[in-house]
Amino acid sequence: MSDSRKKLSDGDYARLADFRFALRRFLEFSADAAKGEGLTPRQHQAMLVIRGSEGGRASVGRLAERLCLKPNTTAELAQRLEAGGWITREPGQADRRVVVLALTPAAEAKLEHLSHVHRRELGQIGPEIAALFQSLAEEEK
Amino acid sequence: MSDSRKKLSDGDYARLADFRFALRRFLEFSADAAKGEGLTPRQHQAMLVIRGSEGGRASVGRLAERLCLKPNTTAELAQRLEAGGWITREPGQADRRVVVLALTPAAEAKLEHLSHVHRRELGQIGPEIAALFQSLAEEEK
DNA sequence: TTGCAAAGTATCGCACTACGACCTAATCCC
DNA sequence: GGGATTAGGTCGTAGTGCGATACTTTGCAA
Repeated sequence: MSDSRKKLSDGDYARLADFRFALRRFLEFSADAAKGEGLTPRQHQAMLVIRGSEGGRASVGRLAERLCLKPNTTAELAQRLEAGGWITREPGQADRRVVVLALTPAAEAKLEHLSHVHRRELGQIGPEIAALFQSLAEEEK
Repeated sequence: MSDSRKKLSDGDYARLADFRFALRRFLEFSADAAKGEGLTPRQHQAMLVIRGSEGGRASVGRLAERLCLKPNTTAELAQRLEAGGWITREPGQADRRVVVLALTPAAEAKLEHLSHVHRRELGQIGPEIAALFQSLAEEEK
């Protein structure tokens, strides 16, 4: 077990750095895939959040939470998605302050393709990154 | 095994979305930790790359590769790090086109603290994220 | 050795995005 | 009903990453 107060070794730093590099490459892959479909990475992530939410719908607030963004940033993101024809925005029927977002058919199709591509990539590199996460987690015991 | 041509289910999207959310939270944690030390997330990542490289030194080019950034972007990042007193920049002795980056003692100290914090966090959430990576990887078989 | 292409960084201008500060409208709740 | 709260939205700004371009050093071949 490693002691948190002990000095970290060169190898410790190298492992941490390798881990971040692996993560970064996955995120780069994801960003490139999104751009290849004419989406910004954030737009793709937003679409996944919406599609993955209850009933395939999400409020701006939920989107903000799940994207780790501030509400105002998310509102603008939602507007750009609507302008691009990727989502619809309608006021909630129960609470009319809320704006409910849902994917258009075009977005559904793009997201499905992107999701397949991502799952394929995860099938390739997932185990490697999982192992890195696991081993770094175990060092800290 | 799942067929790549088969339609993805609501659950598939929910799992993918949860996975990205977990990843995002880790990155948020990391970014907040860096900001708490007066560093931008990129600056912290750059410091880790440098420290984790051979001899605790890295060229601008290597830094760019490992950060998934373009060389010009990285050059500017390096300048900001130098201006902040976090790294030294000196021409390589073998090849004088190269600029070799190394951490200052102040940066070493900050990075050590941040690395401990990160390892502690990875000890908490690492297994969870590792499991998400692993299970998504296994779906695609 | 000279000449020229390639490699490694750096400079400049620009676009995008995330945020803080502020605002509006709807809802809550006493 | 009316103030506090909540959900979103607007506007201006700062930071950062990139493309285009330039400069210096190196490698290489004639």
